[in-house]
Amino acid sequence: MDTKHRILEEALTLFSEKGYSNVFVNDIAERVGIKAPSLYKHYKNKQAIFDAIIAEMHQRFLDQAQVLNIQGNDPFRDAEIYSGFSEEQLIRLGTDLFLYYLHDDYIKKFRKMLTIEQFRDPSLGAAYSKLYVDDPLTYQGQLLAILVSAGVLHGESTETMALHFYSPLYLLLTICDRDPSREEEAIRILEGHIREFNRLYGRTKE
Amino acid sequence: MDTKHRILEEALTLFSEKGYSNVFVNDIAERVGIKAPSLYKHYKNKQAIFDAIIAEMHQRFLDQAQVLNIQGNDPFRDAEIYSGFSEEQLIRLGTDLFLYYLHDDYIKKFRKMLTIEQFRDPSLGAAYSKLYVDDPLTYQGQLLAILVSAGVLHGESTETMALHFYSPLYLLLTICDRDPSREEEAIRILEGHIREFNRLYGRTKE
DNA sequence: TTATAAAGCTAATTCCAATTAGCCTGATTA
DNA sequence: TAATCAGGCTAATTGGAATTAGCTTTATAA
Repeated sequence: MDTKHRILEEALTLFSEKGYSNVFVNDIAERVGIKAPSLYKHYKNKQAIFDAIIAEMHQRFLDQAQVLNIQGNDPFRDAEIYSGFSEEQLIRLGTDLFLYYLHDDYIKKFRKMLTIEQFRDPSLGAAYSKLYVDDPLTYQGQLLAILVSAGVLHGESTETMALHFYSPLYLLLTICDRDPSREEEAIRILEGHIREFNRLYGRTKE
Repeated sequence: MDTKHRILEEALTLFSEKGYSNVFVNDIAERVGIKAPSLYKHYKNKQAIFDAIIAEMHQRFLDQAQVLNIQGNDPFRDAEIYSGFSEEQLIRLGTDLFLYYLHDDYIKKFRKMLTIEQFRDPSLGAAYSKLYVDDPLTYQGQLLAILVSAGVLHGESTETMALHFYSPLYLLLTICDRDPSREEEAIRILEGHIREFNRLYGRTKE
């Protein structure tokens, strides 16, 4: 009964490693433990499997947005938390968040798959930009705006601040996606980044 | 006689849009203006075309490194230039460089192709990291180190400074690769970024 | 000026991967 | 308990894409 979902899982794994067109229906079936023609009892064709993965991601995204009160959805709440934080706590938080996005199996695979497929279809490119660029920048911008108006941080443009905070994270994430053995290095660099960000925009200055 | 090279050009164009396995030998031939079997007079098979593209890029890279005195290869020379620059000149320079990487046909297509293929083969992933992450960061780090020791800029870690300068450029580049219509927006953000970078690490501070 | 090689073409050939046809079994349900 | 359905299987079928065979032409070079 959950074969239908197993198919999505295994397909996502394969798509994230080789890209849609380098994965054969046979490969997916083999991993699920059935024969290729049996797949068609669950999905109309290969493309439908891909589409279902995308649809599921959209659903997860909506679900998450629904549940407020959760990390990354309520800038006011988060800002309140951060404003009392020490630098070490901030680093800890940033690192944990980074590692969460890096390690969570579903998130990681989906990100890699979209990376591969982003130019094939404009809607996938748009999804990529939204998920990994615009949404994070918007959210961090809101967060920073609150922290600035509360006097916790100082900066002229929260848009630029958000870019300064987020883009190193993004860059480091892509490094680790390509080569997980560089994770330790990435964490070290990330620490330096957050420390410096805090110094540049932080409490002590001006 | 230059059919051999035309093939590489057209193949690169197609690979950068759809990825290796979604491009058919037929498509390439058609664009070149010959029939598919004629391609085999020039290259052993489809993979050989791909390999030749990679090899050509390596060659170009080496050639460029050979020719010192050129933008992006001699940090001392570049540092000397930058140290006398006004903020506006700096922005102009950064924007021009950004636009160069964004618009240069060969560079752009190659970058997009590597983006698509980076996970298929570790050597491609390594090439990506080198070209678009490690080399730029190393170079900018050297440049910044010179500017810091000359007292033009102030910062504790040139590694982190390089990350702060470069990663927004990288992020903006990926946005425009996915959606060229966002170029104007990217330039605007880039300006804000450089201005802020200059303010944060620049002459006036401390 | 004849032989040769380079580069093109058409017509196979080969191989594979996606999908369909049609059968079987075991659970569910009227 | 008989009918139905879900979900699996094997054995085709289909279609497409890479590559090969073998012919032709034109330029080059002995």
